Amino acid sequence: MGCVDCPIRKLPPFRPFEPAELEFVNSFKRGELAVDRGATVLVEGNSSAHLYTVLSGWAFRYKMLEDGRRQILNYALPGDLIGLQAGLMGVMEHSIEALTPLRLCVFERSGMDELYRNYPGLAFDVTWLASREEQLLDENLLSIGRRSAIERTAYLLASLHARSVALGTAPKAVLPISQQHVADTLGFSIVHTNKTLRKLAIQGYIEWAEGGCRVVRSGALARIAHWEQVNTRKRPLI
Amino acid sequence: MGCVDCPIRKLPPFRPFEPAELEFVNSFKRGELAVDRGATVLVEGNSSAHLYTVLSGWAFRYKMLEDGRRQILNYALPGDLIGLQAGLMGVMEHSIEALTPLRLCVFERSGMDELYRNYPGLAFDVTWLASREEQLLDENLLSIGRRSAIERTAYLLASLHARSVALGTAPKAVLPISQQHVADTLGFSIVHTNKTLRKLAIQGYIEWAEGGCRVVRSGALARIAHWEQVNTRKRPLI
DNA sequence: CGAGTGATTGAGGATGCTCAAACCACGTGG
DNA sequence: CCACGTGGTTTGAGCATCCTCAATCACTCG
Repeated sequence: MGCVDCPIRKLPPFRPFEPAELEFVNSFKRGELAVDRGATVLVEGNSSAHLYTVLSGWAFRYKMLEDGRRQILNYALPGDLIGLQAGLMGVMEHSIEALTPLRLCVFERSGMDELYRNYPGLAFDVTWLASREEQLLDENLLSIGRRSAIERTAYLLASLHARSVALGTAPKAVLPISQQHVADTLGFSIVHTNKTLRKLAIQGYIEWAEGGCRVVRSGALARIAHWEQVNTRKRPLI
Repeated sequence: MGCVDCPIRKLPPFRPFEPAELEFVNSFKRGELAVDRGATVLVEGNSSAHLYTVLSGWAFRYKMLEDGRRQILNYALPGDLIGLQAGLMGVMEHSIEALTPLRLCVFERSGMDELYRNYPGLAFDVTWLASREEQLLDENLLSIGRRSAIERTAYLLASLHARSVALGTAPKAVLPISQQHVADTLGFSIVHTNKTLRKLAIQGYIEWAEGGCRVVRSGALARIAHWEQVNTRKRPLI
């Protein structure tokens, strides 16, 4: 399928592209890739000849300590660019795993040169996306460093819910994460994560549903976390 | 002073620039700015017409919760670019404060357009720097989320020491941070931070010296943290 | 000298961890 | 059909880590 009629390009969070830009992005595209739930897309330490944009499904970026402790760094949803680090620096310093069945749009790393040479607008967009990722990481860091267990959990669920809804997903759709993922994102043990989630569920903020979390009162969660949504302006989609 | 004879450009971590690039960066430069220790360079929520490169001194980026809890996100050392978020998105989502007297190189935000249009190599470098910042944040997140108090503290001190030494600073130079900064970086209370630092000091890994921390055995600290230095390749300096 | 900043220490309590055991839904093979 | 294994959730108990409160100390500055 061509980029011109890529379905996610029409979703609300993305800004429209110039025909010339679209045409180049299309030529830059090498194909599509389907990844199974639970499969690893990119591995820390490896170098990759490709970058990807998520077309559908969820994934997560993580790092591990040698003894197996795992920290989830962030989640990738449709429209998010992954593998940029490998694209720029050659080596990945984190791994990426599919949380659901994934469809990825594959780009050749070598195309970046031409992109920067001939499409300054797109080059700017790549930087913009990197900067947005940094912003999300800043928020996560604030959360893990300084929020209490309840606040931290509320923040994670509210922000994932917001990102999901922004893409046009139904507000009551289930976030495709297990409690183990929540634990590894927030830096808690699985037991304590469960107890915290139960509190939120008992008070009616969330429901733990078929293999995931349904957010029932996202505004209340955001208030618990002292968090307010930011930066809802249109963003580029490479 | 012109960029051509900028002293930090000759330091080991930075890659050499083409004369044409150097000339443009020089024309892009709007002046220098001196900031006092403890002064705020950029404030969350504000928009700024400028980007900065640190010429000398240390600063830190942080976010705060409304009730005053503070999380330090990262440190900026000579050669680091700050204010890129404001430069790209218009608004800063974090604040920056000077840890020592700072000298900054000031760039006009509006110059970014021309940079991307006419200097694809530099544009690539800006993205590269954003990506490097993301990498540092990933490491911090892993640390705060999954390392124990001793490991976490060891990681912070070893990595700051490594960044400092890479710039040509004497290995026994003092890191210009207070225990409050360490606490706000690692997500600990000041009391527990003190107790952890004392353990490291008693075992001879560090000394707490005139207003800062002297790292005595950086290799041992890195081993405690299960951390290994990465990515020592030359980097760009805008 | 008195005030302010940052480091240090002890005590007691809150938060989050590990260990251990169930439980549930699901799919597999006998 | 049912026994069994698996992955994920749930709960209790006891312990380790980390927090808050409170006080003290060393040092600098006006």
